[in-house]
Amino acid sequence: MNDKTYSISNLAKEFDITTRSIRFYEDQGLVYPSRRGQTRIYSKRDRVRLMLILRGKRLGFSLAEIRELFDLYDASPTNSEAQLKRMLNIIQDKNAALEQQIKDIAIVKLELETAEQRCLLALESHQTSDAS
Amino acid sequence: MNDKTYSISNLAKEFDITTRSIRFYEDQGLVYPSRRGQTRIYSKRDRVRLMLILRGKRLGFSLAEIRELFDLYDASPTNSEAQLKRMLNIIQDKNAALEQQIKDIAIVKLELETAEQRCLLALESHQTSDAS
DNA sequence: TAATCCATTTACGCTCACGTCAACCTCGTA
DNA sequence: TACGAGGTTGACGTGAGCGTAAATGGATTA
Repeated sequence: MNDKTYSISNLAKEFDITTRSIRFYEDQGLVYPSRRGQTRIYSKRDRVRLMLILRGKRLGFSLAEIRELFDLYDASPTNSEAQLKRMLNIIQDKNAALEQQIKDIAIVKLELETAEQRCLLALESHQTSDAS
Repeated sequence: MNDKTYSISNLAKEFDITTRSIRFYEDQGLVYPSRRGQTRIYSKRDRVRLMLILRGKRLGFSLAEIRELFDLYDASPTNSEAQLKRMLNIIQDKNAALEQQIKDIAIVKLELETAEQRCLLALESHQTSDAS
């Protein structure tokens, strides 16, 4: 029941990206679909990966960073103490970056709001006074 | 009292970027410092612009998008109705993108937390059982 | 006066994240 | 059998965002 699969163009359409992008993500080690012949077969897991990639990108992560997080997640049960500590560092760095982003977003949203108000005011005066 | 100025290397140090970047931002129309001879003189306003640029970049905005927002902000009092509506569209788009980012951040933070927990657990078992 | 420091322009180089052919294969259908 | 719709692998192109000389120009300092 968990054996649902997807073609590359299926996923491309669903996520509104190109097949080129999906193959590129594979080049970068972000997904590894199985094959039937030479045709790529994507599993549910691969689909989830794609969602995660796109989410990471929306947050400004590079593909390399996303890959780092994936590798981290994949290998976590079988790691040395040094590796685990490195992981924790990465995780905490990302977390700090996200905290910073939250602050940044709050500030920019405020700025956008005041800009929006100014726009709306300007539009009002355009409508009341017909002197263009 | 508002006439405090900065050299390009001042600002580069303060924001931990290179002078090359600052000049590049000028090429892209994001700052326009005055000159003494051919030497660039940055005002407080320019400094604020740099802060905004860096904040925008942290949020994943391209320099072109940041410039769009600046232009929008600069020209807003003196605009045609069509321009004002275009502005509102841009503003609302950015706002929507920020809302999406907030959601994304929440999700990713959750994922990071569970990953962190797994790391910490793995580290604990490393310490209690010395069998490496 | 020479050296040093900070600035400038010009310009080519590089990485990232794909876009865009080109040439090919493979399967189902007309 | 021909062909069109999908898939594949190269390989080169592209735009953004700088890095990195190289050559030059004042200012201060020894």
